Amino acid sequence: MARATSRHETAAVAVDVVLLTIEKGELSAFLVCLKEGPLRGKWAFPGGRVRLDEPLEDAARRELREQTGLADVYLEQLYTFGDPDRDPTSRVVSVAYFALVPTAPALRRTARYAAAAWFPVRALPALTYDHDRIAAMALERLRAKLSYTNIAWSLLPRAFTLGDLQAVYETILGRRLDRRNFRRKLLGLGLLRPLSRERRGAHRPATLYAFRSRRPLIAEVL
Amino acid sequence: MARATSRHETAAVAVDVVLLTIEKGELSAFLVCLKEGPLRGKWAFPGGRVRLDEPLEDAARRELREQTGLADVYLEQLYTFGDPDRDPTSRVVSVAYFALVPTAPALRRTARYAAAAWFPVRALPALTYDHDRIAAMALERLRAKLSYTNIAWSLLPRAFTLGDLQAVYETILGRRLDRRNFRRKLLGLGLLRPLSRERRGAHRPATLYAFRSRRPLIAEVL
DNA sequence: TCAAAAGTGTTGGCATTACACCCATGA
DNA sequence: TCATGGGTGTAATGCCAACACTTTTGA
Repeated sequence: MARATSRHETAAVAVDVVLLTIEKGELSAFLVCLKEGPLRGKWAFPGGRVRLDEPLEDAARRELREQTGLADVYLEQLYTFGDPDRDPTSRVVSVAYFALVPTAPALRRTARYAAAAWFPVRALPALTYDHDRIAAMALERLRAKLSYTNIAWSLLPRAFTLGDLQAVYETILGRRLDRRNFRRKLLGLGLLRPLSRERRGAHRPATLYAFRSRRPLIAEVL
Repeated sequence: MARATSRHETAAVAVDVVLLTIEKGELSAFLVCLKEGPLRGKWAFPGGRVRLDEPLEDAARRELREQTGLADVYLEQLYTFGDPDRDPTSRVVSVAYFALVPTAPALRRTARYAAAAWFPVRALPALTYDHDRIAAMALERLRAKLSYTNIAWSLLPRAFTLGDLQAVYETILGRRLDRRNFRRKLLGLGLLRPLSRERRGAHRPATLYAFRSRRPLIAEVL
């Protein structure tokens, strides 16, 4: 707080964003390759300074928009990292956010970074700063929330099959689930609404579902 | 991160600490009364600027030590609040921590604040800044963690009875628990070690227990 | 006709809940 | 002796995990 009236020099404030999606059956993270400074060429999560009049979450959304073009994402604050030596350049306190989208947006070239790419979280490159810790915490948070909230909704399009939903759970938790139990449980929660359409494809058609609500909810899912 | 090479002006960084304990059967919070500035006379959680070379958690511990003398507390990061107008004086991003102690330390007079006091959380005075939100989040976190971690340990002395432990749960959750079920569950977890001593008092003596480990653990308690 | 995903019920075990009585003590 | 908290067991219920076969489709 600003109760200390004298003007202390304090740390700078930044945000970093862990953007995750499921791509080709793999949970994947969006990384950027630094372009300048002593860490040039290293991979990290995108992030940057918070502007003086900007709320923290706005800063995170702005970073996402600038690097990926995404505007409508699930976003929540993850943790704040502030070790004095986490950034070799200067003291930066970083508020980490974690974001989920149903599909990976196309990569775009931006001025800020040398490159950007999606990596499966099971095979992330070495990360700079303390972004390994951020990555670990994001995964932990996602796995935990998967089982007691409706957060998985953020990883699926508007209409999806129960098979799709189950695949999201299996991918993130890293284990197979029993289809009958899964369907019974999820349908029993009453959070899903069957659509009148079906998905037709290479196999037997599957009924499509949508979420009754896309607001975050607490519900014992598994 | 420090990737933006130009020198942006950014927010200042502070910590605020929600210190909780159970006193006379009431969950209570430690508050200070501001002494200076436009918010003089208002109550808030203690906090202050993070020093330039100081880790965030160290800053929180330092605040606690300065205001209460406490050195050995349970402390965890709660959330980071950074709305541009949360502090009318200047832009301050505050990393909120939440702390638990078994007993309320005696109040001491410090230079920083006009007063300090313990308030039952059911009857907090009006809080300044966005500290109402911080208070709400601290309570939510405590209630949630109570049921899936061993965090209650931090609110009890080294030796305690099962009745004491149950009282902690009942106080924080705000509902009565069945004694037989509670004892069966807790003893079944194997986290407690019966001591050879008993507590003698006004009634039938109760066996004292201690925690096998005082490290944080995840365990489905209730 | 084959491969692959969709869809469907039952059972056993385990955990949780609800519930009532006696005990040991200090006042 | 009384008030107060300590200590104990059982029965009913609900939840979760395990499990196999049939259906529908496009290729």
